[in-house]
Amino acid sequence: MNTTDMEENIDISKIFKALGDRNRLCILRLLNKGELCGCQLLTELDIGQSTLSHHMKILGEADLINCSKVGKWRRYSLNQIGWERAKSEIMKITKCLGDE
Amino acid sequence: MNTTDMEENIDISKIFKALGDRNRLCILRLLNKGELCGCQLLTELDIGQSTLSHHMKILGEADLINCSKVGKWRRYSLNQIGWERAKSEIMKITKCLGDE
DNA sequence: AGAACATATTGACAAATATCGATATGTTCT
DNA sequence: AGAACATATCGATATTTGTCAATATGTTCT
Repeated sequence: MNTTDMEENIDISKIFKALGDRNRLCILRLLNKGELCGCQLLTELDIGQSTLSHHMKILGEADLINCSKVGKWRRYSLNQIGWERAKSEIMKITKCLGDE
Repeated sequence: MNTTDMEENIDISKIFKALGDRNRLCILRLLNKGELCGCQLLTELDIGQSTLSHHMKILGEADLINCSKVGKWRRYSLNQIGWERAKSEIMKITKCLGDE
């Protein structure tokens, strides 16, 4: 099983779990405006550096963010994969609701 | 502040938290096919009755399901409100992603 | 090499969560 | 009234989660 297949298998509940935290939602809203590194995110949030790192790991494992190394920084950005899966799951479950 | 206003104020992370559990997602998928009462849900899930009741409470507080009393049963169904809020939040955050 | 900075990891801890069994509440039927 | 059933609540418990401080790793600059 290759990496792509593994990513497909991430449990959908893991994605929603990642979305179910105020600070992480805040991080995602900030990243929506553009790429940011951890130290920039830290100035906007009221959490410690190790806590931020922990949240970024959870968001990354849910495929909600990308991370690229640039010098001593890590640049974080939104990653479409997790969002598409979250959206499609919501659409699937609510398909009947919208049909009235 | 009236009941409707209160419902508006439910934190969005509460909705995603409610979605972030395998059993609850399973319940929601079952309800997608149509209204069901607790005892019917119980036959499809591998959890006890009190646990189910707990999950239904969480889903209800997130406005993801409706509940109507019919005799000794409670009929559960999907409720559009929470889903719309979840969808719109996801859309908001991913708006830039889809623009390429 | 060493200072300064960005980020990750570790260990600890309190709070939240999922679960269960037992019990309570409420409904229907006899 | 009492039996049978559906659901909710309570109390206990194990697991997960969010957070921090301390430390480790890795990068850049002097």
